[in-house]
Amino acid sequence: MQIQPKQNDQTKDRTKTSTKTKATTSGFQKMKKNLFPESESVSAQKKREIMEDLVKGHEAATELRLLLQNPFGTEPSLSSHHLIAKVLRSFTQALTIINSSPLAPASADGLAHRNLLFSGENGPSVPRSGNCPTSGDCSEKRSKKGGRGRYNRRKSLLTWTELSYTTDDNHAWRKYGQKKILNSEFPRGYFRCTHRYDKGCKATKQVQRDEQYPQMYQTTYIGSHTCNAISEIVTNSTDSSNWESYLLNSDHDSVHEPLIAHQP
DNA sequence: GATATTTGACCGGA
DNA sequence: TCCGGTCAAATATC
Repeated sequence: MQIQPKQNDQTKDRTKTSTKTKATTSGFQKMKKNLFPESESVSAQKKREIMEDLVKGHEAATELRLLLQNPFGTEPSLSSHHLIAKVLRSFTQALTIINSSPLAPASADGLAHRNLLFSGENGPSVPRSGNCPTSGDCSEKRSKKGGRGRYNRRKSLLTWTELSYTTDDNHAWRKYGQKKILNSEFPRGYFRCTHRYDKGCKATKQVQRDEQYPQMYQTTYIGSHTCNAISEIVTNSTDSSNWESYLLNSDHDSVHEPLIAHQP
C-alpha cells in the first residue's frame, strides 16, 4: 500500500519548479482572453482573426510596459493613453469576434468570453468510480500489473483554456507527463499543482503549443487551486508587473475566479 | 542525496 | 479498438 508516491513535493517550489515549469516570466502572463474550449468549433479564419487581435494587443501592452518601466527612456511612438486604448481595442475586437461566432456556446448572460473560458461542468466533480481523493489514496486500488493501475480520470471538473506567450501563471506546477497528440504537431504537457500532496490541491493543467502560432501556448486548466497559491495571484494582480491581467479583468468578473477554491 | 523531468506502460472513455 | 490522461520507474539536475 504505497501511498503517495512522492511526498516530497512540499519542498519543491524552490527548485526546479520555479526554474523550469515556471521559467518564462513575462508581464504578459494573464492575457486572459479566451479561447476555444477543448472541442474547438471555431473556424480557422475566425481563430486567425482573434489571434491577430490578441497579438496586436500584446504588442501594445508590451510597449506600454516598457513605457511604464522606463518613462524617461526612448521616446515612445504612442502615449500611454493611446497604448491603453490600443490594448483595449484589440481585446475588445477579439471578444467581439468570439461573441459573434458560433463558437460562443449559448451564453445566457452575454458574457460569452467567460463562457468560453469555462468549458467545465457545474462545479466539483464526482469521480465516477473508485474515487480517490487528492492524496493519492487510490494507489491502494491499483492493480499490481506493471506497478501501475487504476486511476480516476477527472472529467467534469471545471476547465478553461488560455492562450499565452508564456506558460507561467504564478503557480507552482510539476510536470507529470507529456503526450504526442494525434493530428497535432506539438506534444501536450501535463502538469499538476506542486501542492497536490501537501495541500491536496487538485489543479492540473495541460500545455500545448498552438499550431497556428507556435510561439503561443494553449493552456487548459482543469480544476481550481485549493492551495494558498491563490493568494500570490491576488497579490500579483495588483502588482504593476501584472497590470495587464488586472486591466483585462477589471471590467468583468475576474477570470481568476475559477482559481479560487470552489471545491469542497 | 533530494527533487524534478522524461518516458513508456497502463487505464478509462468514446 | 483507439486515443488521451495518469502513473511511476528511470534518469537528469542541483
